[in-house]
Amino acid sequence: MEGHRERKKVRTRRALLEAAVRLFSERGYEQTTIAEIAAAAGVAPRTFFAYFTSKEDVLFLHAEERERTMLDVVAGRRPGEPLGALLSRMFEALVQSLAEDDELDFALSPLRARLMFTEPALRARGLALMMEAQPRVAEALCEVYPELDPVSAGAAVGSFMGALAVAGLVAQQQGGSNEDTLAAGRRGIEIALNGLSSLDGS
Amino acid sequence: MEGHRERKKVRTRRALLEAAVRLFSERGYEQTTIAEIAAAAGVAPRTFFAYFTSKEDVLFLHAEERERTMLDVVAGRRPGEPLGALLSRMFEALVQSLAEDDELDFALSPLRARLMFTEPALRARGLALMMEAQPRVAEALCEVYPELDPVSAGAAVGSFMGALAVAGLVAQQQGGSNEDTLAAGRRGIEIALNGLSSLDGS
DNA sequence: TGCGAAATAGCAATGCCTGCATAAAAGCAG
DNA sequence: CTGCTTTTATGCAGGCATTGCTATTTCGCA
Repeated sequence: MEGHRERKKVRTRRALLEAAVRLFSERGYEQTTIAEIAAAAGVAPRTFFAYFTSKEDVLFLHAEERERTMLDVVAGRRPGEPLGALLSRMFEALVQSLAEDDELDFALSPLRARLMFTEPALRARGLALMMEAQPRVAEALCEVYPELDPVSAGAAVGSFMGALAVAGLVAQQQGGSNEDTLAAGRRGIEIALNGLSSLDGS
Repeated sequence: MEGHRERKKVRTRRALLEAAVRLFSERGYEQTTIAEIAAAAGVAPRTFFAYFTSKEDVLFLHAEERERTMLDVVAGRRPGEPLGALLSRMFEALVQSLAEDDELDFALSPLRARLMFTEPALRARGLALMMEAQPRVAEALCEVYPELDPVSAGAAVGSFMGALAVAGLVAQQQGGSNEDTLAAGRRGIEIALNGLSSLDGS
C-alpha cells in the first residue's frame, strides 16, 4: 500500500501545491502560468494535469468531503432536532472537517484563504463549488424534515451558504485571523437562522 | 445620436446575442465556439469581442444596472423602515428592473434563464456576478443602518442573495415558468427574512 | 468628393486543457 | 540480476478563448 511509489506521488503533489500557492501569492493568480508552477515543482508541465484537473483546482481540494460532511450531519438528525440546531451543527462540523484535513495544513492554509477571497476567479470558483452541493443538501434535508417543501429547503441551504460565504469574505478583509473568521462564520449563521428581520432590534 | 451607424451596431449586437443563445440551446454551451456564433451572426470572430468581453458575457448583460438598482433601494430607505422591509422592496425592485430591460426581452429571456441554471459554467458565473456586488451593497446598508456592524450587514446580504439564487434554481428545475420563479423568489426572501428557525413550526 | 473617426477584420501569440502515444521508473517474479 | 507488467512522467499536436496590434472598410459630414 505505501511503497516508494506512493510516497513519491504524495511528494510530487505536495511540491506542485506549494509551488502553486507560493507563486500565486508572489505574482498573483493570473500572472502565474502552469508551466511556471511545474518548473518550480521540478516536473513537466503536462504532469500538472496528472495531479490536478485545472489551475483553479489546486486551491480547492477535497470539496467532495465537505459535501459528505454536510450530508452526514443531515442524515444524523437527532430525534426532534429543529432545523436551526441542525444547521448550527453543520457549520461546526464543516469547521472541524476543514481543521482535520491534513493536506490543508498550516503552511498553506492562511495563504490559500487569502487567495481565495482576493482573486476574483478563485472567489467565483469557491462560490460555485459551495453552491454545487446545494441541491443535494437540500434534498437530504427534505427527506429528514418531511414537512419541508423543496423551495423552502433550497432557500434555507442557500441562505445558509450565502451567509457563510460572506462571513468569510468580510473576516478576510478585516483582520483575517482564523479566530476572526470563525467568529464571523458563527455570527453569519446566527443571522441566517434568526432571520434578517431580527437585526432591526439590535 | 441615432444614425445609420447606431442602428447597425444595435443590429449586430442583437444578431450575436440571438445566435449565441440559439446555438447554446441547440448544442450546449461548451460545444459552441465563438467562431460559430460569429459566423451565424454574419461577422468575423474577432468582432465578437468588440461587443462582448467574453463568451459567458453574452448571457449576463447589464449586471451593473442590477447593482445600481440595489444601491438605489438602499439609499432610498424610508424613515424608520426596518431592514426586512427594505430587502423585500429590493427584491421587487430587482424583478422590475429585469422586466424593464429591453435587451432581455421575451424572445431571449426564457432560453437564457434555462441556460443560466443548466450549464455549470454559467451558473457559476451568475453566482459570482451576484456576489460581486455584495460588498458594496453591504457597505451601503451599513451607512443607512448605523447600528449594523459590517459582519451582520454582509451576512444579511449574503443570506438574501443565497436564498434568491437557490429559489431561481429550484423554480427552474420544477416548472420553470416565470410565475413559478417569481413565487419561489418571494418565498426564498421570506425565509431569509424570518430566519431558518422559523421553518420548524410550519 | 474627400477627410477623419469608428467599426470590422486579420494575424500572431499566449495560455489552459485534452487526447494520444511513448519513454522512464518501480514492483515483481524467476 | 533480468525481463515483464503496471504506473507515472513526458512530449507532441491541436482546439479554443482571449488579447494586442495593424490594416481595411464604412460612415458621417464638411
